[in-house]
Amino acid sequence: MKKGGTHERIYAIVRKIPKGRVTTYGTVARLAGFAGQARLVGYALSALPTGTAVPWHRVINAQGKLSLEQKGSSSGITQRLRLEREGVKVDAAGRVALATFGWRLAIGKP
DNA sequence: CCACTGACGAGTG
DNA sequence: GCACTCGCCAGTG
Repeated sequence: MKKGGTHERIYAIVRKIPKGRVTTYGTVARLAGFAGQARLVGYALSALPTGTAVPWHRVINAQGKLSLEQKGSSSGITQRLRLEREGVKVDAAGRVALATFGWRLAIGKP
């Protein structure tokens, strides 16, 4: 046990995100011990290989939008699909209501 | 070693 | 709401 994998630390937090909920890069960074380094989370997820057991699709930006979709990445479609499949409603502009689905930010109120 | 790029966030105008 | 700037870390050539 050693290995101070910056990325591994982030993956550990992302894996804790419950299904049907989303969180922001900044929150993940904070919980991982990298407060203020939201970018690291993005970089770590970008290095994530395909077929990983990490629910990266549950991580969005502080604006409540899907960064991938905003960028126009083809992977953005996958993220949106997976979220909606878990019960997360995604706006036409690729925006999610953090007030409802935000993990650790607000208790979902159906 | 230097320069550039990249899944962000907060502040400013 | 949008455009621009700065800070921070990792990978590549």
